[in-house]
Amino acid sequence: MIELSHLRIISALHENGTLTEAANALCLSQSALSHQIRYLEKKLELKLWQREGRGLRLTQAGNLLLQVAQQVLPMMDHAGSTLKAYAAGRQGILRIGVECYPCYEWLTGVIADFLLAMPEVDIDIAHQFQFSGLEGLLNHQFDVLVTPDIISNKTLVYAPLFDYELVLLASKEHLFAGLEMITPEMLATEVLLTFPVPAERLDIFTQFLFPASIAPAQHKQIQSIDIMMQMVVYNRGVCVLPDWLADNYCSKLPVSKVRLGRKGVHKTLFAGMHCYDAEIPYIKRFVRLGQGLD
Amino acid sequence: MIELSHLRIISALHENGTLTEAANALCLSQSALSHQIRYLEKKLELKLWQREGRGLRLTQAGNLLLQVAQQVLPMMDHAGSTLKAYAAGRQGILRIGVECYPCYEWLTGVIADFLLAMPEVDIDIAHQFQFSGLEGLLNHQFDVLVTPDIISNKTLVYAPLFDYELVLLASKEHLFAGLEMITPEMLATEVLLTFPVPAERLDIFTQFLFPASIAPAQHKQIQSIDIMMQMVVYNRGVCVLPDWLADNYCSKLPVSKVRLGRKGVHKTLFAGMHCYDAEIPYIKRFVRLGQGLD
DNA sequence: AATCATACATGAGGATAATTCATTAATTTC
DNA sequence: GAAATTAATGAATTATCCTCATGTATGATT
Repeated sequence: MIELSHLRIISALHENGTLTEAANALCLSQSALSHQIRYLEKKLELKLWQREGRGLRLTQAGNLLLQVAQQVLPMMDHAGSTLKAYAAGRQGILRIGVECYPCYEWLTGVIADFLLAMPEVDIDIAHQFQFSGLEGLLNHQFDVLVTPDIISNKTLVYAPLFDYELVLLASKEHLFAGLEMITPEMLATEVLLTFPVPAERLDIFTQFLFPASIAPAQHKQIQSIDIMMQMVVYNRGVCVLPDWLADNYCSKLPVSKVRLGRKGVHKTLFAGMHCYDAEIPYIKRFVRLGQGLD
Repeated sequence: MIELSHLRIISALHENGTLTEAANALCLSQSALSHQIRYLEKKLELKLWQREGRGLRLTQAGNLLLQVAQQVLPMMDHAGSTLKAYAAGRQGILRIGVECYPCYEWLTGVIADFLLAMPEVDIDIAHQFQFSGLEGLLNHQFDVLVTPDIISNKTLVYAPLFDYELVLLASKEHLFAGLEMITPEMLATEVLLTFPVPAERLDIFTQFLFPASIAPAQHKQIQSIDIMMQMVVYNRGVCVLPDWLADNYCSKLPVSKVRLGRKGVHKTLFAGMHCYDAEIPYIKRFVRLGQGLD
């Protein structure tokens, strides 16, 4: 019944004083406005304006409509410009899910770059999921899943972010310290510290120990990486971390890193996303930043 | 750009789940909605929703628009129903201007009836004007002017409300008490109490004393009618009031009323209004109530 | 797998509504 | 009283929206 065009006319008429000027402001003919207000008054069975000499004056009802116009039109304008910003990919919320500690640790570095590069896009990180990270992605709990595991799905695409190597960290006191590499067998007598995640989701098991059918002497699950590192320092066990994270600790604490097997265990971190999201500017940008480009 | 129809579609889609049902709810074909959406997405260069199997899911941008819809649509609905009430003459504000004390006193009685008769119309009374009451009416500071003076103007109409007689009030001790009438000459030795208004606007002068070229011995202006009455009671002067108001005091205080001249001074109270307002239901009703009808 | 049902997308054509143009009417200004 | 300004009106045009018929994709059923 009442349309935005009517509100625009009322508002323009109020600001410009005369129908003719209001018509100019709206890039329409005076006739068009005259027809429109006539139509509206007829529909509402209500005088909105009173002819006053050769001008128009709002009635009570017209004033009420003017007030509505002054509330609604700015809201619509604001929405319009916000959506324009969306279209340009400048504004939005990039919701990222991370599944593993290394992913999270790595993310914190990339996010800073991203926030700098895209000042109008906010970031939200989810690291605890109702179900799995994959399901979170499929349910649109977040837009991008950072994960080392590709589970193929025709609606999803994965972009490789970067490669890293998993290495063992042991105390400098430990007899592993200084070795070129260790074999799975050498872990059979060790205490292995990991995050509290099932062994099937830990690469040290799936990529290294399980293939050799070997289990560590003991498997202790630790929540915090800092406590885990303290335990490594005091020789209460060994742990496995991405090389770049291990390097970080090696320079600060008396711990050494050792390659897992002759060739080492190599991983790749991927950004998983819905295929229709892959072309959204800020998501593309995030992936490129994650790949070390830009 | 973004029209109410788009907001209605987004809102209906959110409430009904599928395009087809939303189309039913809006009494449109599914095709119409599909076209509208397509048009909007093309204009905004932005996906508002994503096909998900055989359903639709709102994107971030779509969600933003949904929020706007949920704010704006209720406002429009409310405005629409308020205007409908206006059209039925049920709702509004009747702004009344009064120029003289008797008018104001009389109004208070009528207003109670009006508020009872028209529960959805509010009343606002203005009794102090920037300029004259007439100008206030012409400037639309109020809708109806209650006045005893008709000043003709082609844009205004006047409806007679009721007739009254101006009478003199004097203390029961006063020698006027009990007289049939007084002549202008008899006031030449009296103290006349009036409201603080120029003599030209007081009927006792214009209708009674000026024609006889007589002035009272003294003219004292008093703000409050209660104090004025006290002064009359203690014989410090006489005053002139409408008969119905005088009767009111005669029954409570030791004062008497006396006719002014042989035939008395008769007045009529009028409701002045813009001619195009005269047909507004609640204004008509006010006039009829003022005339003692209904 | 093949079939059926459901839901959205699309193109063409027709109905509807909005806009303009040309003109008239009313009012103010000089 | 003439000129200028402003709104109203009617007819013709234009743009827009809607429906119908049909196509395409997906999911359920057998």
